[in-house]
Amino acid sequence: MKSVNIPDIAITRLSLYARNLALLDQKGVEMVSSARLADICGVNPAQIRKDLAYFGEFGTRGLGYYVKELLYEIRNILGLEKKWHLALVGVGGLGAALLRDAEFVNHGYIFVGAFEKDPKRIGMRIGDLTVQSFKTMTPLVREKRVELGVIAVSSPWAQEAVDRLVEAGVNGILNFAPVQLQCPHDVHIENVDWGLKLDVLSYKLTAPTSR
Amino acid sequence: MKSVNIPDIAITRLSLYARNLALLDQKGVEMVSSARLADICGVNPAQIRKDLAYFGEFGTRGLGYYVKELLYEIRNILGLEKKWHLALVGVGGLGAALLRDAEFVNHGYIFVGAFEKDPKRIGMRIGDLTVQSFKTMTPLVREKRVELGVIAVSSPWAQEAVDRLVEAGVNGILNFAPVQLQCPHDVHIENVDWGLKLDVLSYKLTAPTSR
DNA sequence: GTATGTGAAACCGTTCACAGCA
DNA sequence: TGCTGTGAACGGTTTCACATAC
Repeated sequence: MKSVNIPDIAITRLSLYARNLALLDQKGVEMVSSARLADICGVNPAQIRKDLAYFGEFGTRGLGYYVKELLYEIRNILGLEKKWHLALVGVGGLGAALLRDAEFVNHGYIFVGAFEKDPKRIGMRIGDLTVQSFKTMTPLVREKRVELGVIAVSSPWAQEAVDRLVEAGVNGILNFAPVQLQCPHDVHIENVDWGLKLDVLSYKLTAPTSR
Repeated sequence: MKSVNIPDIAITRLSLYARNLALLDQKGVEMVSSARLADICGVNPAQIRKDLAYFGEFGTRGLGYYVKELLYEIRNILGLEKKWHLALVGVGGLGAALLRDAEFVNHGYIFVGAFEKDPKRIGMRIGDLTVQSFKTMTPLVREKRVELGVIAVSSPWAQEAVDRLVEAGVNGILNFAPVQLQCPHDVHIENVDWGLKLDVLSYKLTAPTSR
């Protein structure tokens, strides 16, 4: 159960397992084996068991895992048994789409603030939020107890957005801008970068051995 | 120069190098060493040299790489020296945002069609495209020579979108729906899944050893 | 002198295979 | 018997270190 060096990719898979366990639970499935869950998630059964072993023993030999129980345990490991307060920086097309995306709320992530530089957008209402000036962000982020920042500004503004968020005490950032951002060691940035993925597709449809 | 088993992650890094080489080129930089480029990209210098070695020798010992030349070579390797025709499936908030995202066009990806099931959205004009019925997709995808599909529908519809795209001859898909999709072996799917990334952030801000 | 290209070593994550337990 | 939990083997990527070339 004790652990050093749990790879990020294992955490990503735990999130995947949780997602699929929730689906099984919705279907009324009570138990699942690593083999079946692995099949659903597209991974190796031993992989699932190894990933879980980082954190404890959650199964019953000869039987498998109780869906509800394992789901709860994984959600707990991931820190999903709390509501996370998010601030959005950049309310353009993508930002607005993220604000409206219902799947965030369901999973315990709540936008409590949305900030913009463009005066034309300030004051807009999206969902139950009013877009506010980027200049006023710092105190509001503290006041609203924002823990995670979501950056949906264009590349040239992304670093400034990070700096301000960090300044305001945020130390987790989801970045949609296609740039390498700098931050202190205790701040975590996850990049969502579909430009890179498109290029991978381009390569695969181009390369001699397409497979 | 010949090669088996080039890892996906190496391809992703090539895309990253290309992006940063383009920035250097814009700044008028003519030459760059693997050390400097590595610093910019946040990777190890040997990593860059190894990645490039899969495809050839592009540098000059004692000097480094000519920025323009290396950029061209990488773009060529990735298949970016052509225009790719994209079809969007699902013109909700996210889909519309993607259509409007200028960065796609700049890099040689062009949306030539946008498709929807929701009658309320059919007929809308976004940019220079008119949203068309999902039912009419197959012939139009063929006619417009679509090579890549972008899926921005909600999860329950994503598999159907894949099936229709594949049926119409598309074999590269960028998927934004948070589900595992099935497809033939010769079709490539890249997933963009920020739900998983948010959970990684949640974990990192929750786990005992936050670092 | 300087920086690339590359075999070799180190590292890390995945998979196997089986002991342990219900 | 069946499936988990896990040490050990495996495979692949990353990094090192140096010969090579400018």
